[in-house]
Amino acid sequence: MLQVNFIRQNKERILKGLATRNYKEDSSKLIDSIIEWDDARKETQTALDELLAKNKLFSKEIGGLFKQGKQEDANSLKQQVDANKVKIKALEGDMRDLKDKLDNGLLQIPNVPHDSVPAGNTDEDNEVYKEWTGALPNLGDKALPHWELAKKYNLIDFELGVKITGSGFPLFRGQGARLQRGLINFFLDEASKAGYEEIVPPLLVNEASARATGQLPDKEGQMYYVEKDDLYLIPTAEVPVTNVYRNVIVKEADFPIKLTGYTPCFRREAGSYGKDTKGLNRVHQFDKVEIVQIVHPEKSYAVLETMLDHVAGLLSKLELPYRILRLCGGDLGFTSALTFDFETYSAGQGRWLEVSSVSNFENFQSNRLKVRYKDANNKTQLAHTLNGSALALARIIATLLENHQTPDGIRIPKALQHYVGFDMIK
RNA sequence: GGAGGAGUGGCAGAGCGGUUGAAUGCACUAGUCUUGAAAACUAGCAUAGUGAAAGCUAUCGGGGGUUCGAAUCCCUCCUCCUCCGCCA
Repeated sequence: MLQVNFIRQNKERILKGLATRNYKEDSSKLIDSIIEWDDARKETQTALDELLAKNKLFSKEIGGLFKQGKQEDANSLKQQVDANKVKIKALEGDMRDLKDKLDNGLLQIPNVPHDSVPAGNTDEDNEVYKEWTGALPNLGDKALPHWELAKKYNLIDFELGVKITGSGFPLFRGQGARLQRGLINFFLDEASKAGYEEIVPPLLVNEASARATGQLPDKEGQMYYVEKDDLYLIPTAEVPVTNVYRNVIVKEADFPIKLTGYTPCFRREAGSYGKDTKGLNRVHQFDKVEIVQIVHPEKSYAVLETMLDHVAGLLSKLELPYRILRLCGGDLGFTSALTFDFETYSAGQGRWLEVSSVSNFENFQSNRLKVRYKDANNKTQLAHTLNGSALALARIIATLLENHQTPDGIRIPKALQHYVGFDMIK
């Protein structure tokens, strides 16, 4: 969330950002309310502090009076303290109300989009940041979508997934399972080579973690929830991996902090239907390798570029045609300031599929996470956080199967061959 | 799941109702000394709110309570350790 002081000083900028995000209702009032609540909070705080200070002093005096045996003086002071306590109780109640209001208000304001973010409503308005310049694979009429290829070569059994769990939980087998495992290792090795520390995090997280990275309350319905233990199944490794640094003050010299992690991801995808959910296009459980960086605020946009390069390198090694989109305001995630999506061309479906999303959250996420560092003046400052998928498995497998299909089977790109242990799916 | 013990600053560890936001040691930072380093000595060294600042306030695992006053007493939850049970 945004800091109140930032909101105070940048009202116009925020309103402009909300317009870019295609927010219909006027948020001007909300911003004014937030500032009013914060003013009231400060005032109440000051009043409260004064009373507390008074009582503290009185209590010390009472202690002294008792020692001197001046019971009566002590007792009259006690009455004053008691009177103050009533006022304190009331002020404390006011404080709680104001903080609740303030927090709820702040949670409704999304991050301010970066200047380069185009205005727009839906994914149709996203800007093509880097077009694919090579030829798209032309496989003719014989090109099969991945769900048919998966069946033909016995790689994925969607029906068995339904039997065991339900729709959206594919079961990989044989060479399909090997491909899955090989890709995970390939992505992790590439991330390690790029200097990311590998993490194997918990797959269930508590409320505090889900809140800190912004999944709560914005995306509550998206997560599977284990009521009995009050835990959430992670929708992305971003949640546990970024939370490693929740409430941590890092040394400036430790920047950049680079973490990577492979995890399954669980998403309820409530309300999804139609062709988007066919095959591996949209599933409830998929595997993903995530890269996360925590960096100095001045460096975050340069770091974003290096993360784009990293993802682009992976796709090149997998010999997949891709393009990069700059998300428009309407498609931009709540917590993000700037997001680039990678799409690979899906030759069997004749469409582009999103396989990665790389974002700079600036200090929006770190404000909730409380990831900070000390600057040159020894002042505590919020760090910037970024993350990206490198990469999401299910859709990569989909495009890999579709693009590399040949009459003799499915060709495994060279970079991947020693990871999966074969060069052809037959 | 049952029984017992414990949670204090970056770490170790005192304090167990009253100038204690917290002794002491280690670590860390700066200075003195030194050709340089080490050692020694001196000083600094939690987070947050508020304020121009001095300061004031909150925080000794979380929450609640007793009291004029709580790190210290009570309740509750969480976590860790030991033993028993169960179990990859």
